[in-house]
Amino acid sequence: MARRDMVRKCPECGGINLFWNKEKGEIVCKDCGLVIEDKMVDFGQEWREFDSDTGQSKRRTGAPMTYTQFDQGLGTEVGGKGDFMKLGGKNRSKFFRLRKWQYRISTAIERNLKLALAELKRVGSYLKLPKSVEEEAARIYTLAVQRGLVRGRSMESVVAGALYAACRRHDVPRTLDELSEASGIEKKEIGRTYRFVTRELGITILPSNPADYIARFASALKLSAETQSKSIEILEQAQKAELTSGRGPTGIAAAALYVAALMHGEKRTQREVADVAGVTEVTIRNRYKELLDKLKLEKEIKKKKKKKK
DNA sequence: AAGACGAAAGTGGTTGA
DNA sequence: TCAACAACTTTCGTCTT
Repeated sequence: MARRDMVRKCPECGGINLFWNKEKGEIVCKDCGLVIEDKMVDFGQEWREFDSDTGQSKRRTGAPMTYTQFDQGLGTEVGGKGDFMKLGGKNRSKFFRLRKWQYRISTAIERNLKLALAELKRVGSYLKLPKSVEEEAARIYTLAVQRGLVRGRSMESVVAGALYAACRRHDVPRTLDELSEASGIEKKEIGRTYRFVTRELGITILPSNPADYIARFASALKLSAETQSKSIEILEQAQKAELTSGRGPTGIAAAALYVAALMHGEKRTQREVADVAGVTEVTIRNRYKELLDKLKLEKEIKKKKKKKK
């Protein structure tokens, strides 16, 4: 699979002015603002196939992943070679029993990790996440397993939590709703395990920036590039006016987008915006009102309205 | 008839005693 | 551990286009 196989023209406007944002796994058309999702997602590739004869697929992610080394740092060796010779008969059988246990545990962990990583990849593909995020999530999950944080939680929910955390760290935030839809785990549960895992692992995550959502939402709403940049502008002003702290970033992003759309005569209903952003109309209204109040944007909107552009 | 607006009550999470 | 609290949701009635 090579990059050259990818779309070169924007399917929306036919423009060739495509910009590949590697980090976010997005391709953005500079002409119409459409976000073309990364087409590089591959479905159902087993992790274990790396050492097989399929040389091409091996190169897909570069060198074999370190996270496929399932028991790294895990499983204390029970006795070295020959140690057991020094033991008496009773202890010797105990030794063998322990070793058997260790074996069982490590293969269980290995099996679990294989399953988990497959699940991780499935959800990651579904959400069209870039490789770097999947890797990060795999790292987080592996750490979580090593710390025994999965105990008492379903594997799937921890995977979802790890993915959510990885997305945030890479500034490609997905909403809990999206994770929930992709993984089939309840929103609450994902949030809980996400908080638990990040706290236990000491992973610091900055509050996500509303601007990171704009491209995706705008694309879903088929809004122009101008509207997008306008909404980013609005967001910047909003941050200066301290309207953003403590509020849900998706709500703010949605409101900024809604306002920007109005200003460019690309009106979308509050409901439409609310749906793609995963918030309610009420939240948009509240943010929207705050934006109008504090940023004095009324004039511009009224102007557009009268012009009926 | 649909969308926008706002009030009121409820939910789940955070914080501080 | 509990209560106060802020943000957000749900629901519903009213106004506007």
